[in-house]
Order: sequence, then C-alpha cells, then structure tokens
Amino acid sequence: MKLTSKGRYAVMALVDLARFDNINPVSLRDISLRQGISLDYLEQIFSKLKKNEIVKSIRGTQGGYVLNKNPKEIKLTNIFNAVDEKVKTVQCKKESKRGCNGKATKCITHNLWDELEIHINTFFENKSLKDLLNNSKETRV
Amino acid sequence: MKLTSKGRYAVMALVDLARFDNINPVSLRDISLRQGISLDYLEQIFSKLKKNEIVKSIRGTQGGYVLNKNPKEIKLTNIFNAVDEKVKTVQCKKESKRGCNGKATKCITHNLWDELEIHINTFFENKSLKDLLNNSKETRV
DNA sequence: TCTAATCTTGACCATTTTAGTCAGGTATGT
DNA sequence: ACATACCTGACTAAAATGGTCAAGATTAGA
Repeated sequence: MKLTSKGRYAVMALVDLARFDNINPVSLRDISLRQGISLDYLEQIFSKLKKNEIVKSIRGTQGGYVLNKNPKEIKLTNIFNAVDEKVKTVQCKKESKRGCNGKATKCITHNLWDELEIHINTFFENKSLKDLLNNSKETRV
Repeated sequence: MKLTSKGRYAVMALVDLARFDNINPVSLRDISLRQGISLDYLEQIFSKLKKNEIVKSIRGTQGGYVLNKNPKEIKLTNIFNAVDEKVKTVQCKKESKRGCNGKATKCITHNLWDELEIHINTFFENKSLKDLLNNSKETRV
C-alpha cells in the first residue's frame, strides 16, 4: 500500500506553485529546480492538472502555470484524481451488478476494504492546498 | 495507492481460517477452494504468517493450519506486517538523520505524508480478526 | 509399512506498473 | 528573430506484482 511519486510530486509541485504564485506565473523549470523533480516528468503531470482545471497555463517567455482556483477549493482528492492516483483496495468493484469474482456473493472481507477506502478518501477530501500552505515551511531537521 | 493482493489474500484466508477453525486444523487446499486463491500462492503467504507466529502448522494427513492467538489479539497491522504489506507514503524515510533527498531540510509536504501514514495505520491497528468475524457472513448482492 | 494428504522451500517467470527520458513540436513576449 | 516556456507522444529500463513449478519432508491412517 504505497503512494506513487506521481501523486506525491503533483502535491509538492502545487504547494510550491501556490507559494510563489502571487502575481506572475511560475515556470515548471523553477519548480523542477526547487523541488528536484524532473522537468519532463513535471510536464506530464501538469498536463493532467490542466485538463482537470486545477491550473491554467500561460505560454511564451515569462509564461508558466497559475492556480485556477482558490487554494481552499483544491482538495487532495481533486489533485489525486487528476493524476490518476486512486485508492484501490478491491479489484471486484468494476462488476457493479454482480458480487466479487463473478459470484453472486460479496467476498467475506468486502466490507472491510470498502471501509478502508472510505477512511483514506475522507482524509483526502478534508485536506486542501490551503491547509498545506500553512504548514509548508521547510522545517530544519 | 492500492492494496496488493498478498495483503488482501492474507486477511481473507485468516478470516476463513478463523471461521472453520473450531477443533480441527484447516488445510490450505480448503481455503484455496473456498476463497478462490491459488494454493501455491497461499503457501507463500502462510509461510510468512507462521514465521510471525500468527498461525501454527500441523503436518501430515488431516493437518493444516490453526490460529496461534485469540482473534481479538490479531490486528490487521500484524497481518500486514507479516506479509510485508507496508504503508509507504514517502521514500525519504530511510535516511533517518538527514532530511529528504539528502538535503538538510524536510520536503515541504513531508508532514502531510506522515499524517497520512498515521491515519491509515490507525485504521489497521484498530481492526482485529474478531471484528471481521462478526461481519463476515457472505452477504448476498 | 505404504500411501495419500499436507506442509515446506526455493527457484523461476510473465506481465504490468512505475518513473521517468527523449525528441520533437507550438505559442508568445521582447 | 529568438529565447523561453508550454505541449505532445513515443519510448524504455527497472521494479513490483502475482503468480507457477518442482522437489522434498512429515505424519495419519489403512
């Protein structure tokens, strides 16, 4: 059960963006340097964030990205959904009508995994970018 | 962020075992058939569960596995630890002394990932096999 | 004592996912 | 014109996943 770096990077990059996004757009190059994330990889990630209307882009010199919403409105859920970082505890979810494994019954631990998913997703729904900003000073070890 | 089937199977198998473990040991073959899990794969899983003293084995004909503890004492945490299903949100945890990425500072979202880990682990620590048993009747869809 | 059921161990492997890289573009401010 | 940025799609090495396969050791019961 682990978080992929795509999801982690997306959040890191957005926190970085939010901190420097006062007037001017922030370039991926700057984020890349500050956060130590590959520029090419960041471009993939921001492409998705843009499709999901979390950021806006400004092309050309002095261009970059800008948040498309108030940090308070951007929940972790939105970010993770955008980059396909989903919480998956069961495989049997897809077959909506039927039970698990094609049987007519739910597997005996099905309820548990559902509970777990909800538990994790609740965490994601209750955290916004704004919450993270308040807590994002690089703390010395 | 997903649960691996090793962890899922381990829990399913133990719930199954607990339900049928009244007097006689339960064979992996039976669990395999009831839960639809490959026998060979179950053997790998139970080898780890045994090392972690969650189950005991009885060899030979009429042999099988038996719980080694009261279901109330077996938490999800124990099961997941046994089969190496760990919750990992950051990679930078290993370098204990230093910060993240070899820097002297924590990455800006470090606290977030720590919180998330704790949130998930709390769930695992508060669920025992006994809790699952009460809720494990195969429910019709 | 033979045999079938069962646990035990370790090697092996195909597929999928991850975490990127690379190579080109296109738009735009100066 | 040109440098700076975004944009897009193809490609790939390495790791993890989800197993299979083979061979052996134990033991109950006929």
